[in-house]
Amino acid sequence: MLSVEMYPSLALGPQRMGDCFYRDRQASAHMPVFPTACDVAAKVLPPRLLPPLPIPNDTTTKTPKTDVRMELENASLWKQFSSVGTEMIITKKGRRMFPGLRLKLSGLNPSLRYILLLDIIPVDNSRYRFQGGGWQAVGGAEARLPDRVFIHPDSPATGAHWQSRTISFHYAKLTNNTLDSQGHIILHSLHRYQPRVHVIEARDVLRWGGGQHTFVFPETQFLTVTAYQNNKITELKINSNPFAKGFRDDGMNSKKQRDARQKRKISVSTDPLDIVNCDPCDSTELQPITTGTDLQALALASLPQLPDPSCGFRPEGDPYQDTLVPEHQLDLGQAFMASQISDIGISMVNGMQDTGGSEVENHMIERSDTIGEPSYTSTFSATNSSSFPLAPLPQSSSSFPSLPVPESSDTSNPQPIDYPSILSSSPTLSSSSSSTPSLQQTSFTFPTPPPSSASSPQSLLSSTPSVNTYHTIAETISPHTSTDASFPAQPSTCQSGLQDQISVHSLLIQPSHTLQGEPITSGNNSSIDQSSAAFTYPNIFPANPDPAPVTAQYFPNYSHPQAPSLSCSHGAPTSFAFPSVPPHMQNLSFSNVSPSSAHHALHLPNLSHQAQAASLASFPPSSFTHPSSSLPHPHPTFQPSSCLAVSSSFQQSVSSAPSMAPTAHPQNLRNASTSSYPPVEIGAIPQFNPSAPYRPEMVLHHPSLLPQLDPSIPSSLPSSTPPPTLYSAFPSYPLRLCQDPHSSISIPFRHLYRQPQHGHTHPQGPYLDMSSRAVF
DNA sequence: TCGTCTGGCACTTTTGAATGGC
DNA sequence: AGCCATTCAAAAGTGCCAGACG
Repeated sequence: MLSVEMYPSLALGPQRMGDCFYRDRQASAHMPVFPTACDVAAKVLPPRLLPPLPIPNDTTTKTPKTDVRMELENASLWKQFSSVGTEMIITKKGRRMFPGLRLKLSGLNPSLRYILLLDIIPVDNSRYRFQGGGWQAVGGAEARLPDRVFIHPDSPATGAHWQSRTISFHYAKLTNNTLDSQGHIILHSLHRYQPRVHVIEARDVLRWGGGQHTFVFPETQFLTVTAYQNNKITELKINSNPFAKGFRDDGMNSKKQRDARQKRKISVSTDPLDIVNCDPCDSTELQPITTGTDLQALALASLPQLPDPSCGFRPEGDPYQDTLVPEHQLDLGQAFMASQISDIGISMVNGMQDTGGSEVENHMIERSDTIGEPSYTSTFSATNSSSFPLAPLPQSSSSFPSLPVPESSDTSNPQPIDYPSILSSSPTLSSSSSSTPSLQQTSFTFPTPPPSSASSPQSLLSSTPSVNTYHTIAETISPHTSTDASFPAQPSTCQSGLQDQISVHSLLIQPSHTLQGEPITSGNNSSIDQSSAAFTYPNIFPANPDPAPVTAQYFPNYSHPQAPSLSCSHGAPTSFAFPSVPPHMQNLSFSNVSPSSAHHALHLPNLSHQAQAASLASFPPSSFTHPSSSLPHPHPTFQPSSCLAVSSSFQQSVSSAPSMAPTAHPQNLRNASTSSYPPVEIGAIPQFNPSAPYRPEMVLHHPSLLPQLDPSIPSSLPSSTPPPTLYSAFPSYPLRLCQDPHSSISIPFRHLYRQPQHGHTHPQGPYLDMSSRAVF
């Protein structure tokens, strides 16, 4: 239904420029190329697209009222892994994530269409090594890899569609192949990453506008590995992932069986004709026999399996003898299978019409998936469960903002968990969005959560340490973010994640839902603690001319030194420099901007960084040894289960900024008004020196640069609310889209993303250049 | 020598085509 | 002819492991 032809007038947004830019940068690894061909091409854009950006003079401009909330359904499973130190295998061909991101969305306009994106960004600029039973940062991170974004196959779909079912990104694959052409997310091994989920209001895939929300779940941070380092993680994976069922204790590929086979193998090598000791389950063991005579091999191959106590094979181990097969294992598998059955193939057309008619059915399936309960009890303690060591603060070589994103629900914990919400600095993001556990249950039954008004929000700040809280950062960031050309090579004193100001507008508490494919204890109350709201990143820069830097709200128990909550002073309304964007874009900045101020512009609130910092702050304290922290002040540990929520509207944050400290610090992520942490001057921290050549990727969101939305279609944004003038792109982590190979989207839609179909081959994957006219 | 990565292996699950019954 | 359920095989997803690589 959707086709390129439908959008002949598509205008290339500024964000895409940045995306295009990355290719060139990637080619040079550490040496960012600037300006890039894309930038040059941007210069030739029709002048009509680049009218002077009006200076926002309305300091009271409100960001779109949005209470979009996202819950991580399988949060409990994620927490189990994170408590140990989540490791994700990456392979050349691509490896799925496990646990996967299973999300529930609410607060969307049912009639509007949205695009859901998943990207994974580095948490820090460190490389890790598993030593002494823990992960330790052992050096600097490698050059940043191509930024790729995984588009949910249902995208675009109506808000009703997204809210009517569990959203899963299990099709997304991770790879360490820098030349991957399959569109997988490229990551470095032995690095720490944080997934993010973006919800973008879009008229269609080529018309993005309105609000954007980015959600980060700190517990979904993970370390990439090519082989599991921590045996506990392996054990968790085997017991949680149905595909690894064979490696369970009762599986045919279990350690015992393998050891027995290995033992027999040795025995066979000694006596190749020892047929008695041959494990009938291991065809490889026939190999030595085949060396004897072909007749022997054929005869053996046709023989029925024989129990052989000496080789570990047991008749009871025969899967066909169901009476001896443990049932709990089956539960897990069934649960996962059910989850896999979940709706994936929603066509765009259906998405338009989908009103969630099958909500009940979907939830039934979802719940069925969660029947299987992992034998592991979540150890994700609220106070000190983080298994990831804190990376040393970025020194100078590179700045990687850290942002977390996870999903999972845990029913293992029968105790109801409150989901306090961070007090929103923005009036539009009041704490009312939080919901009580009872509401969570209700939302579980009905995919579309009831109005949040019924919920009883709990202040995150006031929450007790034991309370699992997730902060939601509402965000209107434009998906078309510019890339940071200088990112890999530029030493940055203003770390992307650290320097950016973070404004936590609200902590949205969401009821948890049972997860698909995730082990869940059961029941209604299980859902309570399973879901978690995500951090949302405000992408709108305040129209408020107040030059005072916005202070990021404190995140409780934030303990990550590198989690840069340092806010760079941003004269949001006044002037911004965009080194990474084409010159004309840079000129779009506002009055009062001087060449010298460009640097400060670089330190303008980087929402992505903010979110990253927030996510880090909320990540459970590391139980692993970690290099000395460079933070000048020790920080109380952040509640492991809590999730930071950052208002999507930067303007909102700005409006509330007056109450905030003038400078931002990782500690300042929490609401300054309630925070017990004194604001820290950025300048006091050498690593966060604003003078660093960090180049922001903030993207101007000028109306002329954005496709016009059909006014006839209701928007989630208040009609009276002017569109955000600025989108705080993810400075160092621009969105880069790639199509899910299993996408259910119609061919024309896929055509927009899949490079093979598009005819543009590129070693870096399915990126569309400007000539493709694709916004992504 | 050590740490890391790769490809193949065995096992399991998922997926879709083929088949048959109503 | 259309729909549904079942069966089956191929594809894909797992962790493990030996060997290769730097």
